[in-house]
Amino acid sequence: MLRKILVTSALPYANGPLHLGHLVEAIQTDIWVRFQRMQGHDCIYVCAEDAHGTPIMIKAQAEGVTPEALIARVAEEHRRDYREFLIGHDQFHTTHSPENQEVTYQLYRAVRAGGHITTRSVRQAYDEQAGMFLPDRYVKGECPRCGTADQYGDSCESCGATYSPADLRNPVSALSGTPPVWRESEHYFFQLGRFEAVLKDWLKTGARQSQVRAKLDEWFEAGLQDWDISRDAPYFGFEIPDAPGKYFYVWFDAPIGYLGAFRALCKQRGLDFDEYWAPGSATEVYHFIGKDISYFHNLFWPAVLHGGGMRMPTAVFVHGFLTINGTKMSKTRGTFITARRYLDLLPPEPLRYYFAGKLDSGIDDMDLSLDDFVARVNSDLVGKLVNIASRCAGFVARGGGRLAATLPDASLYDEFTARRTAIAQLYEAREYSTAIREIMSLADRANQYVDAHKPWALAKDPARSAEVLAVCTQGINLFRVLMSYLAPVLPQMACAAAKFLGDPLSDWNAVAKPLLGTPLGKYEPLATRLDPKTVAQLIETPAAAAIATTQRQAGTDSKAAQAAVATTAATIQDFGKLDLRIARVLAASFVEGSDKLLQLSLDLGGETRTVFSGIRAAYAPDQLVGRYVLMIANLEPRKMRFGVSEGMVLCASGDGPGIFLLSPDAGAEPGMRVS
RNA sequence: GGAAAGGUAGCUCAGCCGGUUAGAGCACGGCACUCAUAAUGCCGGGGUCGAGGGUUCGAUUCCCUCCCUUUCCA
Repeated sequence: MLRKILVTSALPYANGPLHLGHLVEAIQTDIWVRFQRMQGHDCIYVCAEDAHGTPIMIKAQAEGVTPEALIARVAEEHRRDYREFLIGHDQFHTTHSPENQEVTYQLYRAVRAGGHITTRSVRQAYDEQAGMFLPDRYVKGECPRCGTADQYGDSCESCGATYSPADLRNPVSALSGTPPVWRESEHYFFQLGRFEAVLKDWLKTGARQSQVRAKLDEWFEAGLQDWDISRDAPYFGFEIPDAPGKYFYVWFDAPIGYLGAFRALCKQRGLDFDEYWAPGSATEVYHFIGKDISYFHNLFWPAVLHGGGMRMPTAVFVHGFLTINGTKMSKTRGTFITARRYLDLLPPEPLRYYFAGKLDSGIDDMDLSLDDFVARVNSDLVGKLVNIASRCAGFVARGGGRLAATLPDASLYDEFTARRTAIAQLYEAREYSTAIREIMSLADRANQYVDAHKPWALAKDPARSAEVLAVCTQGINLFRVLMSYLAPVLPQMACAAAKFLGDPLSDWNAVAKPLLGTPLGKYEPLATRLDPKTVAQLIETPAAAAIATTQRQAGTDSKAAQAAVATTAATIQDFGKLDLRIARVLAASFVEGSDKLLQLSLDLGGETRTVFSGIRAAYAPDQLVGRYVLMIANLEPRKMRFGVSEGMVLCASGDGPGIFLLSPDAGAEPGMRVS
């Protein structure tokens, strides 16, 4: 039965580049879409740029460009990154489009006519200098609970307290630095609570992820609150109809961007919008999202659709986050790997394969371990999979370049093709990791087959050339089945293999019939090994790079590496990786529970850092306050029992006792670079 | 602060409802082979299944406490 399916992945926000976290989702979605198409289903994949909101407006101002120019530029970068990762969107649109405005107004008017909108006055921080209301994240101050400085207006990073900007002590606007004033303004609210029953029914439909369901139950229990969907001018977005000076909150028209993008596609292709979105539609609609936006997609979004007279999604597929080498992505650690950085160094398919090998239908986080990445890709893709074709192709070429007319081991071939139903179910259920395991164990079987029949030995006897061809025909056919199974993950390699095989590999069930008697194209390497050195370059902090260089020079033993630092010549580039700065000690104190450390608060010229330094034996805290010191400003932050140390203060020491702080000559100011 | 998921061989991970000697891939050691991008095949070493309690004839698997990691909180 032919299915009509519409699939989306979450809209990337137009204020920054794509990173590998975005790609987890895009790759998960793209594999699913390509798989559905191989099944012969009509599967459309749309996405769009999430282009509205205060952050975009501010960023554009800061860059001295219009928001339109900013989002156009970023969208182009995003488009290019997706394309190079072989993400096959049918449409990549933008929420700042006439189509999206049209659908947004349509839904809003319907929701309002249904009585689901209410208004209420809201007291909010207002920046008089900037002339605008401030979102929570744009108000900073001291945490009302623990007093930590420089916290956002919604929660404290230090103690985890959540509160509103009005609760902050000594609040200031992040835009102008002036204290905000509090003003009342009328806001529009979507009454989510009116949809509780509808949503609960909707969530019972289809197979939902248990963890997601548990979270939703929690939210239901807490009670569904009205959702503030309006923002005051100035705002970059759509003005609310009949409400001058009021704009739709970016999160209102962002999911509607799925519809806007699809409507634009309908215009291009002459598709029927209502066939997909009218209530009771028989088509399937799926959203792939990260778990951070589950609330929006499982509550607000279906409620808006329902209230707006449209159908709700068939299901929302939630995935976890990406960590790098076991920890979360971090700019200071250099593990914030952008799509562009990856693409500048490596081809896309190894990462697609690696992610596929770890993705399942759960919402657990996934780790990209760089060592594992190299090992996995080189072993599976090159050593096992491609090797099958590579080791057979030569014999076929020498035997006339044409596959034999029959398979010597039809039952082995049937075993391979018989797995296609089970593997298809795994793809369908988004259990890619299990699918990949299955496929790779078949690849092992294929290599075992070739090994057992030793075509290279047979080839020594010219009289047995038919046997050689037969064995290799078997091998090539097993390879073809495997490549077909992997085509959703590795579209480019499948395409190259298709050229070699003279068979399109575009139909999931085509492998039911083996490829016999047909000529083979010239064999060219289908994948190359990853170089660990190149992969290591994905992570690039200046400090990490310097350490990596030292370790490479000194061997793997890190102790040896440390000892070798003094004797190994450093290049000027190595030195340039260290960001040495002048800092002034603002405060110093003993650290309870440590007899070596002092906690220092350092002024870096506009920035304050906390550093733990093992100089207690040599310096008393009050000796240090006001002193100028040298620090490494880009040292990887280190979590200690007492807190996070964000740098290192430089001291001299010798074999004997004594630690001696370094200081600049008079005239140096905090923040100055040392070179 | 509230909550969720995870903690199984050096690494990345499988292990359904509790039950005989806990698995795979990679890495490591040995052997074989040489067609293949030093690829492949065979054999092997290696785990007190985060810690401590409890339930049970029996727990990696259930319950409690603690520790660690990641994440979410409209």
